[in-house]
Order: sequence, then structure tokens, then C-alpha cells
Amino acid sequence: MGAEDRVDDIDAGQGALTQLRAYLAQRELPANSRLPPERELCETLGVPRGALRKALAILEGHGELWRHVGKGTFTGARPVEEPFSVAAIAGRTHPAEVMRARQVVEPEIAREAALSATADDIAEMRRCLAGSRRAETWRQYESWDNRLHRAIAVAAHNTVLLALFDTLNAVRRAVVWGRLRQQPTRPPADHHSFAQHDAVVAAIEDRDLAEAANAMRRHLQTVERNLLAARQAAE
Amino acid sequence: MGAEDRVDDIDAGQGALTQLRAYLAQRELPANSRLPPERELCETLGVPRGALRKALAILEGHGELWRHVGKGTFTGARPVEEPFSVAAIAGRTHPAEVMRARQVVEPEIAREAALSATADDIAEMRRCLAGSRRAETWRQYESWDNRLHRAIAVAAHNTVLLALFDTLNAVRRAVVWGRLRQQPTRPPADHHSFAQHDAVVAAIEDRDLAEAANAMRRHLQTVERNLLAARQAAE
DNA sequence: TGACGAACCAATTACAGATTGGTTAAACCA
DNA sequence: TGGTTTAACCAATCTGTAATTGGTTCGTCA
Repeated sequence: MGAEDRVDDIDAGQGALTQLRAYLAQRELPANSRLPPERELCETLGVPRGALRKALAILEGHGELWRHVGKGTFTGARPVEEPFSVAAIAGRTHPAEVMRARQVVEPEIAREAALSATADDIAEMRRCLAGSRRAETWRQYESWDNRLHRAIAVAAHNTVLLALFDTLNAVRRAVVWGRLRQQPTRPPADHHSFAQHDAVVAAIEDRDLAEAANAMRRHLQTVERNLLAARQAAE
Repeated sequence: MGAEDRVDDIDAGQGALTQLRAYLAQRELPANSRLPPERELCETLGVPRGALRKALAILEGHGELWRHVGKGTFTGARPVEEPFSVAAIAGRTHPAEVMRARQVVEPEIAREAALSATADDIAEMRRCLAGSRRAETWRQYESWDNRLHRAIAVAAHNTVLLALFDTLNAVRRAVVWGRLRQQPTRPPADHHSFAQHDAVVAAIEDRDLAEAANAMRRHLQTVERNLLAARQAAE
């Protein structure tokens, strides 16, 4: 009996690897499926744990599976890690960078919206334009402003772009958090954004891709200028 | 004694709100601090829970505090929610959308890189170009390709843009996961991407903003075409 | 010396119980 | 009758304990 246990002594070094390969080949496991814990598997294969671990390490180095303490061993490639928490981004940036990122991304989203917007999308934009003009406080105005910019991102009809926009927006809100307008005054009737918003929506409705992007770019440049002016005025 | 409990009967409607306001004003709580659970607080203030809830709802509507089941009631504005997990995005999209999003975002990032790249940034890009030409497998080639595109995003010198790029990249990898090239063949010497990558980096080095964006756009259009062709060939 | 086995470590999961905001319905009072 | 209060219940969340799991160390033995 004791001799039987040792019958595959000769391939103790590489034997575990071939046994493991055979085990995996036989099961034909789909990607990302979990295989038994080391202690169980080494008993199933009849190999010592150390040898099994070496074999697993080889397959892991080869990218055929991945392991994690407390989780287990899984087939396929290691899943993507996510260091993209909004708070983490917000902690490493500053308002000027966020503003610049908006100027890079949002005009192109507006261009895409001009290509893909439906009548419903444009109706929502018009609702936001009207709402922002009716706003009686800056807080209400900013709410409508946010809703308009997001409506444009929605109109691009691209899940990924919308997710990127939402991320950017969340970062923006986290970064400029403390700087919320406190004045109870309402936006003046000739507030610069009204006409600029109108121009963006009109270009989208006209399917004028270049003008949609340019109008959005002009708008965001004005917003940036006003932001800097407000900061200087506060000092 | 019974009469004492009812001494503030007269303002039962708005009384809870004023009592709550007084409670908050007295404590002078810092932002984002948790206040006692409803059941405890209503006993402290001597008001019924329903009235306290109305008062809390008013303050919540006013943006002075926020609540969540199982968590509690907190002062300040509600923290940003994060529905931006890469897996969640990947689950709601498809390769065509991801490719489109790349065409919208990456050319503008290249434009920004042309404006902000340092000599070190460009040296890294050249390393990637050389590496991709040396690649002996498609896996190695794609690794260099990824590194080049990320080097361009880094060269934009904008934390937020880089985070957006990384997010987009993670989504891309999650979406096209199964479609990894299996051929052990190496990329041909006249692979279309070599010249196109060269053009992008050259434009960045020349500080030619428009050409950097255009070259990147042409490159991604070719990538998309090849992706579709590969798919048709596989059918 | 080198492999084996056991014990131990730290990260993670699983699960039960308590907590908490939200809801509903019956009891109660005016 | 109409509104308020109370109690019970619901679902989401937190907390803390026990079990699981990959990784490590150390003594044993051939």
C-alpha cells in the first residue's frame, strides 16, 4: 500500500504540472470559473501541496489562471483592477485640470450628439433651456445647467461616452465642492450662458457637427474665464 | 406632569422643525457627521417620530442633510454616488460603442499631448514604437500598442484625462476580452499601425495639434475597419 | 540537501444578528 | 370624520464572528 502511494515518484518534479494540466483539460472549464482549493485539489490529484503550488505558479505565470488569498484559484486572465474611484481622482487633481478636461471631452460629445440626437433628446434639451431661464436661484440654475449638459451626453447615444461624462461630472462636483454659489440672487436675464446654450442646442438640431463642437468649446471657455474672474474677485 | 409633556402642543406641526433646528444649531456639527437615529432623536426632542421625519424631510429637501436606509442621517450634502465600475459599463455596452468612444476621445487627447508633451514623454513614445516593431508575437505587439496609447495620454499632463483614458481602456479590454488574437504569428513588417503610430508621434513632436488629432483619428478608423474585417473573416 | 507535512498568517467570504430609514395599518383623539 | 400617533413590519446596511483560502514558516525525515 505504501508503495502504491509512491508509484509516480519518478515525475515528482513535473508530475504535478502534467496531472494538473490533465485535470484542467478533462473538465474543460469555462473562463473565470473557480477550481477547488489547493488543499482539496492536491488530495484529489494525489500530489503534495508544495508540488501542486509550484504547478499552479507556473500556470499563473503563463496567464492561464490567477489566484488571490481568500478568494481562490480561477481560470482565465486576472480581472482588471479598478483604481478609478471618483474620490481618488478628485484627490489628485485641481479645478483647472477638470475645466481643461471638460474642454477636451465635451465639445466632441456635442459633435457626436449632433450626429445621433433624436427628437426626444432635443426636446429634453429645450426643456432644460427653458428651465434655466425660469430659475430663481443660482442653485436651480446650476441644476438645469447640469441637466442640459447631461442631456447632450445622453443624446450621443453611446453608453461608454455617457459613463465617461458622468465620471468627469462627478469629479468636477467633488473638486469644486466648497465653491458653491451662495448668493441668493438669481442669474441675470442676459447671463452669457443662455445664448451659448441656445447655440449648442441649435447646432445639434441642425446636425451641424462642427458648429456643435465649436459652440460647446466657446461656452466652456467662457465658463472657465468666469470661474477665474470669480476667484480673483473673491480675493 | 402629564400637562408638562404637552406644553409645546401648540406648535406640533412646525414645532418639530424648530426643535430640530435648535438641536442642530446647538451642537454645531461639522459637515458629514452622523446624527442619532430617528427613534432616539425623536425621544430626545420629545416629538413623535412622524413629525420628526417631516422635519428631517424638509431639511433633506433643503440640502442641509441626507439620509440612507441602514446608514443613518448625516449633515451636509449627499456624497457622489459611483455607478462607474468598469464591469458595470462593460456589461451595458458592446465593441462598436467602445470603438466609437475611442474615436471621440483619443484624438483630442493626442491634440492635448501635442500641446503639453515633454521630451521625456516623446522618448517614451519612441521606445514604444521601437518595441512594437521588435515584437515577435501579437501579444507582445498589443502590449507595446497599449503602452504607446497610454504614453500619449500621460503626455497630455492632465490627471482627469488620464483617468478617463484608463477607464475607457479598462472597458475596452473587458469588452473585447474573448477576442484575443491567438495566432502565434508575428505582426507583418508592413502592418498598417506602424506608419500610423509614427505619424501620431511625429505630429506630437512637431507640436502640430490638428495633425496629431487627425493622425490619431485616421489610425483608430483603420483599427475599426480591421476589427470588422477580422470579424467577418472569422464567420 | 531537499521534499514533505503540519501549523500558522492574512485576506476574503459567508452568515447571522442588530441597526436604521421608510412604509403601512390600526388605534386614538378631537 | 379627519388627522395624528403609535406600533409593527420591510428592506438596505452595518457589525462581528466563524469559516475558507492562498501564502509562509518551521520542524521532520529520508
